[in-house]
Amino acid sequence: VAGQRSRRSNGAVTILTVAQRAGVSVATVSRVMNGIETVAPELVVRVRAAAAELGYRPNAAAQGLARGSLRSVGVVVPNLANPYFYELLKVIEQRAREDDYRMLVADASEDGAEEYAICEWLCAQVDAIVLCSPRMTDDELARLHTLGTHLVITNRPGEHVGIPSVLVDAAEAVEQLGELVRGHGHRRMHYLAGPSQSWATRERLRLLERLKGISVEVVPSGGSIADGYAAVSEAVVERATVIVGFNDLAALGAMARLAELDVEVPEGISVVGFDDIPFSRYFGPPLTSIRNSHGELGRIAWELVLTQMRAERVPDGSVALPSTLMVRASVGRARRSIP
Amino acid sequence: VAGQRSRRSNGAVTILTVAQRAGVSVATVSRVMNGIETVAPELVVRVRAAAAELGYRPNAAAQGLARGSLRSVGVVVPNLANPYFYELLKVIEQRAREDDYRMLVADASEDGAEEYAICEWLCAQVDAIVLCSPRMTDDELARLHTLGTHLVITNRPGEHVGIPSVLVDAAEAVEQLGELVRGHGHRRMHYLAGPSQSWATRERLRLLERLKGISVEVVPSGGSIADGYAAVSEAVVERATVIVGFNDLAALGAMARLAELDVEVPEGISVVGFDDIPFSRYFGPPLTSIRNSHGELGRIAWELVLTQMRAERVPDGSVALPSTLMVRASVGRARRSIP
DNA sequence: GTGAAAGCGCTAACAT
DNA sequence: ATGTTAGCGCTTTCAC
Repeated sequence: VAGQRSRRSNGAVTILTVAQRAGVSVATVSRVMNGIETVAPELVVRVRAAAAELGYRPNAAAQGLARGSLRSVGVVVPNLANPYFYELLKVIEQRAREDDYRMLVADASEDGAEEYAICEWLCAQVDAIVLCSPRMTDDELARLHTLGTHLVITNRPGEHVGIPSVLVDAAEAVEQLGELVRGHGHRRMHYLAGPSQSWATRERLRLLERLKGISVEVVPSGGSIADGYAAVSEAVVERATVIVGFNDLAALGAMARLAELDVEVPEGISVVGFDDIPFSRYFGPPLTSIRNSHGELGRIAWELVLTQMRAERVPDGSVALPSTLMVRASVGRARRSIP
Repeated sequence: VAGQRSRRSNGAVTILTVAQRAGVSVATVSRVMNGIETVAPELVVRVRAAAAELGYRPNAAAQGLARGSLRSVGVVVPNLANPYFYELLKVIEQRAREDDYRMLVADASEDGAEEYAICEWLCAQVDAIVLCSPRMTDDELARLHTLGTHLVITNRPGEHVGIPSVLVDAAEAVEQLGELVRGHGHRRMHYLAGPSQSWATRERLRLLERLKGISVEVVPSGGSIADGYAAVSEAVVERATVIVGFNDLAALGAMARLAELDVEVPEGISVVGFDDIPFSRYFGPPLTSIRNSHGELGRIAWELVLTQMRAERVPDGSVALPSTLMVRASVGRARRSIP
């Protein structure tokens, strides 16, 4: 078997090089590299030695083509600059790598249409896509589903479009929050609404509105510190007794703004967030927040990916993770009487 | 040209399917898909139509094998859970995607050896690797370099091992910081040192130690909020007049701890950070910090990657980005006399 | 247990 | 301008 020159062939070490060096066929090298047992121990040793000497690394594209899979997951997030997703990404990457998958990350810039376009681009090159808090429409979600890639959604239900999802059930924690603030004499909440396409912002509002004896006023805001900061207008300061941020970032921004306006928290106004990001407990005052484990979210998302790829079937329904109310100093007794 | 069945062939739409549907050869389809001009306009239309009807998406593995490149960059970070890297990741991903490259992300868990292992694994599947604040040794860096992958380093010099790098030159900003704190009557700094393998932690210490008329005491700490929080012992509170965190996270943690100990900032102790992450200006009090643009870092990193891949040569030396001292309320007059 | 060889889907040289 | 075809490096069937 003579080595053949070709136009593109650079000096790369291929499976053939290894085979020649070890004095075996490429098939044997392939078997050894893939841990197939039916190879004579002596040959295994020879092949391993040859591969090591030559510094052989299998070519991912060639493997991908031959095997029909590049062994990779795409993870699409609305905004990479949002700390919200870090733990999720971290866990998915770790788990994926343990299973010998690579993680491709893409940032959709909070834009549903771009998000869809990215997924369409991605789905030909990965085995599955994890859609984190997708902003695209249900229609687009469904359309994506027909493209055939394995899909998993986080932070948004997907049953109705046939996509497995993992999300957080904040119902109980919100109930507790209701009791807490009611007990402190609050009768009204100001909710800093997040990105409009976000399912979580609507879901959280829905839960808050279910609270007996408490009315909710919606203040358009967003999911960043700057958004929370900007949302706290004088009108809000005038009327609010509790401000509930769409997420911790918004709540923290609101607190920063309140400090600037010399409104004390919680003496003047109480503040609450969602997510309980690590920052929140270090703030002054520490933020009361509804915690949910993004690590757990990531773990389950990867499991759903695996199940789907292995079983060739879609795991049913959505997984709901519990959340807990973390009570901290940012909530206190209502200062004013109810108008 | 009859479609041929094979063992693995699933119902996938390949370039051949498109060619048959459009009544042309695969070469023509390939030309159209790759935007090669020498195709008759009419055929272009037919091919595009056929591809659209069939929902054809080129197979990334096959393209990668045929072209000799999967068009992807690996980005390796010490810890994905650290907000520090997100703007960097965001920019690299955006730029890379514009140039039709995918971004693979891997997390080295602050472990130099694992970092090296990841890079070795990665380098067979990507065109280049961006090493963010690498923790591995210079030896490992050099060894990696011999593996032949294109490499770019951020936040650590690489000239001496032949790897282009982009880093932040904080010298001037630190000088300004020296003047600022000296002007406030401080004569000593407590430096919360970051991860020991981090180049930045040593570099920042070096710059601080050059300051005339100011002595530096090193307090082992780390790069997270919790690290900064934990580093502020009673002994530190006793002696310190200014605390300089390795980064903003550590500084913020220190401030949180000080608040808990009823030490006012800056009246009791002044606090300074590095990086100026978005959070810092919203803290109470807003943190004085040395800003450097991670977006810019990412932009240059990607440029270095491109230069290297296009020119088949290593761009020379390291690029140093300027940084600015952002003076905020966390720094004030020294409370105590100098012992 | 081992090897020869047929693809995997695409690109690009070469021929027309 | 378009088609034919030889690879790219690997996996896997099939025959020995």
